[in-house]
Amino acid sequence: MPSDITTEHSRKILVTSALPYANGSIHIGHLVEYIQTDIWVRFQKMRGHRCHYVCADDTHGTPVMLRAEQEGIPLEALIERVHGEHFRDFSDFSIAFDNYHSTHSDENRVLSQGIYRRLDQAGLITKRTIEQLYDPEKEMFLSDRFIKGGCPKCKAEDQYGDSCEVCGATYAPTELINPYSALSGATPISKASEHHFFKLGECEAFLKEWLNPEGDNPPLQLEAANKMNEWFEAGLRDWDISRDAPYFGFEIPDAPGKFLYVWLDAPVGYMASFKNLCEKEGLDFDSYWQPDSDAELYHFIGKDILYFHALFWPATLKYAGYRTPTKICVHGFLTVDGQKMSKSRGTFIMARTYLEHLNPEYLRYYFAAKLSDRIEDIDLNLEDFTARVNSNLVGKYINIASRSAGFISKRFDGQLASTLEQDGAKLVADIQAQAAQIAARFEARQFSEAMREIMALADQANEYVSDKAPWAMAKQEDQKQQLHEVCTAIINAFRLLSIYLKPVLPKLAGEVEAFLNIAPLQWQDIDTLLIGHTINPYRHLVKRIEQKQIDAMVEASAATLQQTKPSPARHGEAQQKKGSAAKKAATAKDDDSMIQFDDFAKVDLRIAKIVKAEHVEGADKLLQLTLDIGEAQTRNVFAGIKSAYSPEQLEGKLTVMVANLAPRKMRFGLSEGMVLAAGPGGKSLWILEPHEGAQPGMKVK
RNA sequence: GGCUAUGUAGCUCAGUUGGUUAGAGCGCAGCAUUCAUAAUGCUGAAGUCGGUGGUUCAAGUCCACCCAUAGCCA
Repeated sequence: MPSDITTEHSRKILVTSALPYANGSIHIGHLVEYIQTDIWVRFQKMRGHRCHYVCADDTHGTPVMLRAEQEGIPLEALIERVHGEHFRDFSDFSIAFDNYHSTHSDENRVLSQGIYRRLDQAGLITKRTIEQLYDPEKEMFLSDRFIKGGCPKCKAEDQYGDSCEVCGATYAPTELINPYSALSGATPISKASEHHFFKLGECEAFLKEWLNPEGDNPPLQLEAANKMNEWFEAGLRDWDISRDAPYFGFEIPDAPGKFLYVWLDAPVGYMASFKNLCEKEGLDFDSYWQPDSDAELYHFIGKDILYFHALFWPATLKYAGYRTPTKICVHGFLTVDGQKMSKSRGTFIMARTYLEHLNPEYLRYYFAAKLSDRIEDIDLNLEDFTARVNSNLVGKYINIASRSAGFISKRFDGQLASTLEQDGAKLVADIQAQAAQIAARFEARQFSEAMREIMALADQANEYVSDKAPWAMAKQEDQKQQLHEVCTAIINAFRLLSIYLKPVLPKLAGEVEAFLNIAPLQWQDIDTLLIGHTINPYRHLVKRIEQKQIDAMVEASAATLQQTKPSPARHGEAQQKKGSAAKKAATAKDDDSMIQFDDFAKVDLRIAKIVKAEHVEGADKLLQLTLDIGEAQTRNVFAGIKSAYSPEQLEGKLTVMVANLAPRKMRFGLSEGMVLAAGPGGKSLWILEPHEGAQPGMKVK
């Protein structure tokens, strides 16, 4: 059965992955998206479509600005360095962008400012003056994340300006108790400023229409569409798209001192990167971006940035006179061994660290084996990873070549037979018959299903080998012709499987092509067979993963992230101008494991008398302590020391407590502090007790 | 707190509109095999389908509540 390539017209496809921020390195969590996109793009290219894959570094915004300041280097130097690092990481994972640009580019400035102008002309920009907190020392407005202070609800200290991590309350930064700037420590003042807003509310009708087009090819997965409906129900509010200087970004036209918010120009970076590619390769930009474009546009993103891509972005494009996305392909996050990536567990694995220990194609295969078209998180289970790669790639797939190639080289001088015996012909035809199905899986981003189906075919090939037992034929001279045909069928099965796997394993596919002595495989090559052709001797193509490699990678990950970041050369001049506050922030960042005296002084340690200790119903590990620390009111603290102490042992004793720890709501009530204890846990746990004479309420210094 | 998802063998996952003894791969056990950098084939053991209650002749599949995990709340 021929694949459906002949019946399908050649499509014009533009694909993007989300732009990584120029403020950090690529880790394996990021790679889920780039690998997913790259597999899809490689599949489309193999099918003969005109597919372009563009991306860029997202460079603007306050965090990048502050980072450059901290490192004491010019902004341009920072973003250029990070751009290089990102690009190398991606390349080494065979992520084949057609263009990897930057949002800090001429193309992006022109496009972003143009879009702003068109939105303004369409009457979708409104201006109004808002009051915002301002850092008088740093001379800049502070976004919520740079303001900290006490939670107005539960009084927990050091909470961010938008919500409390202790009690979950949300509030305005102006409501914080004793607010301070996270940048300088100064007390922020309230200051008025005119802001530009995008009237998103007026786009609701359009967005609903975009979301539910006629016909049945909606731009969003079901779960994402649900989320959109939730937002519609909550009501769409205006979007604040301006920021005041100093800000790293593009100036708003005819508004000196006002800059476009980074989230406005970031998605425009997709267009800018493509524009840059068009200039390099003579492509027609407009034919991709004009409203009636016949090209398809796909954005691959993580679920965290759905809001920007499914609401603002289509609305921005529509009202600026451009086409809207064909599909937003949303994926979930990566967990490692069932948990969030963790620095201390060594599962926060940077792309570079992985590359130093393992073959990137393994991760590509593993992700492919787990990815679907849904928004679910996927788990990298390190044990499963090893087992799966070893069993599927080495034991099943590569082994097919390895167990037949020797006969072809030694007995037939590397030349394949010109016919296939009956069962071999059937095996090969069965594999070919799956082409349309597997292609549909790739197209629909159901990669895990595709891998499952491909491996089932590999199983069939191995059954065939074991059925025919070529090693037995090799012992009988009169079966030479049959041996030749059987091994030729096996090699052909291997070649067909290699075509199916090529989008996932491009590097390995290249080595297979060299081994088989053939031109780069395309999807349509499924319809042909390798007959009477001479192949090269087989040499082993894939090594098994050994547990010690995994261990070494995990160990290295734990070590890397505890190390101090190499301090770049300081520009004394720049540093002096920035004032002492910036310097203080920079020094503190230099080594995470050392704290300054000020940091220590923040901890309010007090002598506490255990007035009462009791069991907590339903809690296996907790004791409820009532502590006297010399204040009018006693403190209620839940301590995880039940395994080592009974209440009677504790009552009346003195100990040390952290008195200013943010109260924490627990299942059994509010815990208002913490007692200090040492030991590994279980029965081996000892609480601290002061020498005689100490009184409740004394400060520990 | 509200919302969106997820919870099926040791591990990773399929289970279509509710319908016969719940499936696959890996792992495990036994047997076979030796072409293959021990890879392969065959056979087998293993699940009260997160929990409780309900609808139904019939529920992993529908409903309610609860528990756990992840994310979103601009």
